[in-house]
Amino acid sequence: MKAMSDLQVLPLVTDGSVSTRTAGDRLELLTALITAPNFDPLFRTDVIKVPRDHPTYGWGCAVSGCQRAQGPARDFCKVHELEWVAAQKAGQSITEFHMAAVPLIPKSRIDPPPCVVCPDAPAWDARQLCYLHGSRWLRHHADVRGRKGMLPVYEEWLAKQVPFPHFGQCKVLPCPEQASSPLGLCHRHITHYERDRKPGGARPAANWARWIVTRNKPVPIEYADRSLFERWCRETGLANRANGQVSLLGLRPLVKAEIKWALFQHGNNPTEGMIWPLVWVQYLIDDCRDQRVDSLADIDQGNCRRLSRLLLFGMLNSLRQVYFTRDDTKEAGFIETDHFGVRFASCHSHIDLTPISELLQR
DNA sequence: GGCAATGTCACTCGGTTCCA
DNA sequence: TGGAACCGAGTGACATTGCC
Repeated sequence: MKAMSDLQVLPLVTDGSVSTRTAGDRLELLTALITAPNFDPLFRTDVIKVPRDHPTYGWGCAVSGCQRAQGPARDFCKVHELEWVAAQKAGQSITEFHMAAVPLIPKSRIDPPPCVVCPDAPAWDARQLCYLHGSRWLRHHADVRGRKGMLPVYEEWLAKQVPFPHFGQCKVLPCPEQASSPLGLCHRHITHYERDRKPGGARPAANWARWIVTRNKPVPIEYADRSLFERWCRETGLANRANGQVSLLGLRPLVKAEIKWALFQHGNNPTEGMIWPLVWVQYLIDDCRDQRVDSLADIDQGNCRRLSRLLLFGMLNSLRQVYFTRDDTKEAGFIETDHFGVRFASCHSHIDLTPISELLQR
């Protein structure tokens, strides 16, 4: 039996000798299916937020009460995964392991509450402060300790703080997070921007925090090369993926609809013997965005991650059932058993007939 | 000059990615 | 799926800058 990655992916686009639904038709068709009442609204939005205990796409650690995310295609978070491996070697059963495992709190916030000072900004640290107020507190703490040799009182400091204005959505194309600074980047992308040595040299005006408080004006941003900064925002990927969130932002309409449909189909009928971890789904989306494809059928598989190719195979299968009518499949030389309401055990829904001679097919 | 805020670097450990 | 390497979040420290 061939490995999944070696399987020939049947084409969605034929050589033109067989009539199939055109690209325009395909978008109309998928849009109609996605807006239909029986389509799960969870998959309609461009930023899909999956509950951690979703039956197909669940992403929470299997240890009861553990708030961390499971590793892709794993049952547990990294810490519990290592503990389970050790427990297995020690001869422990899975039930004993579950009883003994201590639930953990994630180090990075998965679904942060609002900052206690800024109602529009997500909290960033354990004190429930946004990125800017969290940084301010840490520096204030260090300053007071360094100068006076004593620890500052948090409540006194908090009482003096004023909320910062809303900075809008992060400017990085696929990022759905709220911006954490006047630069227009979320705190993770601020770190990425600094790591990439600040392409375009974008920086808020000096002492911008005072500028906001005292002059109540928008903060001017200075650029060494604005177009370079904007290009960095377009080409940079997501910063954090294991949070049950899938971002389709920045994709072209047809491929976006195709992925929504495939996710819905797989959620309803997770056959094909495959799991689709959300992290891998996001990889495929990132590859589609990087290659600027109109459709999943246009992807250059040679330039995809291996895990993207695994999912691509499954997604193309579910789309083929929509794109090809019974007559189309006959002409193209394959059968979609789902067209007839039949699924053979341990088989995919398509059966390639091209190796069979024309005489036998008749 | 004192104080508050900013810029940047370093360290630890949990999270992410990829290979076999 | 196991394992390892790498990355990044969170935190702290220190020097510098700017306002009053």
